[in-house]
Amino acid sequence: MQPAAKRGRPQEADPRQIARIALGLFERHGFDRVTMGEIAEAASVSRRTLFRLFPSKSDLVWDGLDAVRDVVRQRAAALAGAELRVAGVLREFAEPFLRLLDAPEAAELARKRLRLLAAAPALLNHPPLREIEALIATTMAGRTSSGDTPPPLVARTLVAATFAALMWWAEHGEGMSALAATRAALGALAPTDET
Amino acid sequence: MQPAAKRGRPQEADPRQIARIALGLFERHGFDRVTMGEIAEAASVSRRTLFRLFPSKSDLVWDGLDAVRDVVRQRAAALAGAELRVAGVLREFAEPFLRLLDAPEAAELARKRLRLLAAAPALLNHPPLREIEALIATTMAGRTSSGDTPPPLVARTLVAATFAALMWWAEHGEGMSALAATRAALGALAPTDET
DNA sequence: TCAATTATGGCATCGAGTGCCAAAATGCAA
DNA sequence: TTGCATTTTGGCACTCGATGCCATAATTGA
Repeated sequence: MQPAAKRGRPQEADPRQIARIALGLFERHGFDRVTMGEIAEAASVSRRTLFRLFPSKSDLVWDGLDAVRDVVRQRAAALAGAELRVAGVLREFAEPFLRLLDAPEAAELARKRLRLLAAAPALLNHPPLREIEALIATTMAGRTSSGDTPPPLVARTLVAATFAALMWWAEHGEGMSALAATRAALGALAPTDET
Repeated sequence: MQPAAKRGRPQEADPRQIARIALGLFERHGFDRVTMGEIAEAASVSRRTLFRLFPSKSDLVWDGLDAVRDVVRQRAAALAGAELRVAGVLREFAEPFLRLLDAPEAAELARKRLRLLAAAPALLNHPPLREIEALIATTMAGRTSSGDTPPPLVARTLVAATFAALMWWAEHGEGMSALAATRAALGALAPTDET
């Protein structure tokens, strides 16, 4: 497959570069105190182009999540017929992602992003994140192995709890791994029946 | 204690009334499609006054959460010396609140609000909610009964998971009670150790 | 050279949220 | 009654995120 000679005007702006610049500014001055205009200027693009590449300020932080979502899509397709309990879903979806976070090269960048999330929780309102939820729910929907608890309910709660744990980890979990923090937090939630 | 003859100009605007009107508009047309200007006009106050009474659009939905926060404060103070596990925290804080939701009179209003939350997740970025988290964390902080899992981590995850479950319940949990949905969801999360 | 295509940037506009300030409506003191 | 302090109200202007429209630039293909 050749480079496939694109038709119109070639793209001059580099989205990854822009996102890196923005993340740097966010870290230095705080998410709220950096305006889209400043980012545009720092990245040498027009404000309008910046908004075309990143439809919302949040997208600058979530850059790369689309790739994660695609991995989740593939996994969901591959697991279409498998027998899974909730623990299995966590293992199949979340844990590989978490292990990725714990990789030495990626950990620092992940921490940066998650710290930003913790500081500006509005960032959680993000469509791709919702799609990941939906994919997990769909994967669980076929089977009743999780008892009579509706799979979409579990999926939604699972994603929310996982991200909450991750955000805490990014801010305060210096000593532990992302995976350990998440497992510990989820494990502690179960309401042992003492009425 | 007499009505205590207030000093300045008496307040003309009725916050509760305004919140009711706003909630009605949100339900009919959707949270995003109702502007603060429209709410102000419908409630016969100026836009500026509306923003003074409800500093953000979200506050119109969360109206009344301050009361819940105060109850949580009292409970936290009362439990200052008690021995509690996570299950106990859920019981002491969340369940009374959930039972309140399941009361026939309140259930419909609660559903309305939670449905709005689900439709506009940005609403979760709300300081009183964060304070409730902090109170639960503080209450748990003194004791090591929850193992070596840091209490703030559990508190944060617990609140996030509870609200996620509640929002699902508001949208799709027609048949069940809020309490049952939350208990089921949290119970399903525990990663049973099969690596 | 000309048309189709795609990226860019400028401009206007909307809506949330904030700061500033003048006017209105009260209680209280002189 | 007059004047003062106090509190609410509302108008105005402004910032910032986000969107729509349109002209222009840069490329490929005919």
